[in-house]
Amino acid sequence: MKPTLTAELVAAVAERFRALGEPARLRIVRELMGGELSVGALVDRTGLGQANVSKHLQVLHRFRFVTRRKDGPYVHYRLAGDDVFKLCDIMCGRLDDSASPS
Amino acid sequence: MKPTLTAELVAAVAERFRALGEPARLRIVRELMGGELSVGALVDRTGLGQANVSKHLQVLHRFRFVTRRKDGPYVHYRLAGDDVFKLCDIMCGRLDDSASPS
DNA sequence: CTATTATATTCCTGACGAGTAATATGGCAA
DNA sequence: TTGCCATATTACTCGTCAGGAATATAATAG
Repeated sequence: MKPTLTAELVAAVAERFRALGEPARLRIVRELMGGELSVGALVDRTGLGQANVSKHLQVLHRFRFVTRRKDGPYVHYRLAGDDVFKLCDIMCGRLDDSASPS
Repeated sequence: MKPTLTAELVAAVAERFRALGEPARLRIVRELMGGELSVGALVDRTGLGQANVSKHLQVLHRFRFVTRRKDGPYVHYRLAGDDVFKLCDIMCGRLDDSASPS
């Protein structure tokens, strides 16, 4: 039941939680829930800076939360699966339990 | 479908992901998966400092990932529900997909 | 009461990471 | 080729947070 989860694996899991632990990245993820979008479209919709969006997308892509599709000079990103939906659903559900933690 | 998720709610969700985004806190959570433990027991099992463990437990408790039970001078913590299990299961499952992201 | 143990809190330092501006890279048009 | 547009990367500043030492609080024993 405790398959000797090494420190490296724990760190890897923590890294992935932190990847979803930034409001800017969650806003990007949220926009992508409506379907694939280019970097520029994400910049427009989120109001974040272009360099900022690009870097956040690299983080999300490194951990396979999003996939890339190149289309000429454009790069379209989309959610890589439904894991993000499941994770966000659980977290959002937790907001009900005592909405304002002391 | 997009119930105007405010910036505050996005920030609240991000905060909760970050609460699970620290290796030390994940190690504590992992120990608690075997059942309720006191602070001192967690200090022994994790090798973390006492102040450190106590502070991490406050974070986990603030977001209701763990509950407290006082027993004389001892304080026993336990996982507050199965959300943590579900979240960690999903995240651990993601480790398989390309174990070493560039 | 004092002493001891368990836990919590405060203060401080160091490191990581978000944000921005500037620059680099890549693709396409003329 | 040159020029322009979309995206990526670099360099930098600044805020936040983990960690540890010291201290504070709480509960129990004597």
